[in-house]
Amino acid sequence: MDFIEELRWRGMIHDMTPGTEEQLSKEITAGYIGYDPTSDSLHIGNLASIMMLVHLQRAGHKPFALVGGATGMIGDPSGKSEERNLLDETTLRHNQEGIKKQLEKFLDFSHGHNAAEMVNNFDWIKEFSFLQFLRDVGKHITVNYMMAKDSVKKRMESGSGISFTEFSYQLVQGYDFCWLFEHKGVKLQMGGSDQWGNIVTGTELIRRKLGGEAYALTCPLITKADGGKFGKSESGNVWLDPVKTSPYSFYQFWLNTTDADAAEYIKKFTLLSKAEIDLLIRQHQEAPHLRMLQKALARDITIRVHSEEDYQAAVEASEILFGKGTTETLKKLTEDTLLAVFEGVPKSEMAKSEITKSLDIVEFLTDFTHIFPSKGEARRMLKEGGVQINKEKAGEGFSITANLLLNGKYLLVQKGKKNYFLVKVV
RNA sequence: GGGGAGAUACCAGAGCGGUCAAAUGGGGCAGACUGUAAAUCUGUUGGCGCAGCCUUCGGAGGUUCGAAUCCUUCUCUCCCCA
Repeated sequence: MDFIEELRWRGMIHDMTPGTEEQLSKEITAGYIGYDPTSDSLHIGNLASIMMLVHLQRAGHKPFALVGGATGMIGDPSGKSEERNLLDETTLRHNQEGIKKQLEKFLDFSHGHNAAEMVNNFDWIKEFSFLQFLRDVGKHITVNYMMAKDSVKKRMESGSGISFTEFSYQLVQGYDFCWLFEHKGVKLQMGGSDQWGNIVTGTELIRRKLGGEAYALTCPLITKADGGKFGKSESGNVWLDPVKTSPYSFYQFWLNTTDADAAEYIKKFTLLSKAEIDLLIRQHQEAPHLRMLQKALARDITIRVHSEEDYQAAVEASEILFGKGTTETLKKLTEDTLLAVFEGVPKSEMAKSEITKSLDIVEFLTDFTHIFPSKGEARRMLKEGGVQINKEKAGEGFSITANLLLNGKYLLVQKGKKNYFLVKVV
């Protein structure tokens, strides 16, 4: 399999330095991508770059994942309008561990000559003295060169300016590439298109300092058809960590992809072959309501990031929640199934004594379960018909009574179409 | 250092003594339509015991029967000149 060809038909190439393709077809090449340890979990915004490493490894090359322990302490000005907060070392180490575990689901770190490797730039930068850095690295790159970068230019023009620390970021990242080139034989750095400037500083540094030839390859930033930011749901980032984003929500996120985006995402985020994808796209066009594309996309990613069982559970839950599920089917569920189905759904608890007589729905939705932040909002949505209890519309004046309980102790509350809450009454 | 402009709800941005819980647009949320899509249309978007009341227009004071609107002062932002 040809790496560049593979990326090309998947639409994952934005730009690359001349000679990159020749280098990759000439020999087994080591390439790396850096990850920011700002959290102990990666999110789906990192997915495209992870897939680049996966393709690299599948094509027989050697992938390196660099955790930016040192660079993470500085903050990349690319794409950020504001100066970043600095993290301390303990947090960084903790975050790196989490990230490594997640990358292991995608990359083979232990088998063969092209096993993936993880490195942490903190390890080679922490001992570097400031003076030494200035002499060994700073000497090779002019300020003029650094200022010409878009990321820097933008910040210079903006009112808030750029600190010396963030200004130096590209040098530190450039040095990483240089170090990996020298010590690990890494000749390629990849990343999102916003990383182009930083990466090229690295190849430049390698040329001037070591007289070596290194390459850059970037992929286009993932976009959404409606112009919104990719990777955010109403509740924020979509994480790979099942604790931060439940497998159910994760599956739902992909399932809700719009048609226009699905065809693009399936190429970038799955390993399905061109033939398989073309077929899916064709099938989808013939019968769009079946949403073959979204289903295939959600299935593939959920299984890889989580597991087959998590995927099955998510599908099952989705069918009960969005399928023909009625109050009747809900009532038939055993307690175990019920809990399994609502695994990823927010839960709250309240005392049974509160509903022995009957409880006004507004109070139930606010004071007791906090599903709504205010009574005004709860009333408004009740009026609009946006609240359902056990899959039946509830209006103003609806009362919660004990005979509504599923399995004698649960209530399923629905806010709008897609937001579910399970209330346990004990 | 000198001069000027400004700070309004999630954001942008009107209002410039009462009729302002505050125009308009965007965003958010919900409803209809659908395919848990897109587009479209509609409603809604400070709180509450909701035909009424309470807390909001950078902070603190003041004038007034009455202030987002006027005055004083503080903080912060932007622009121009040096």
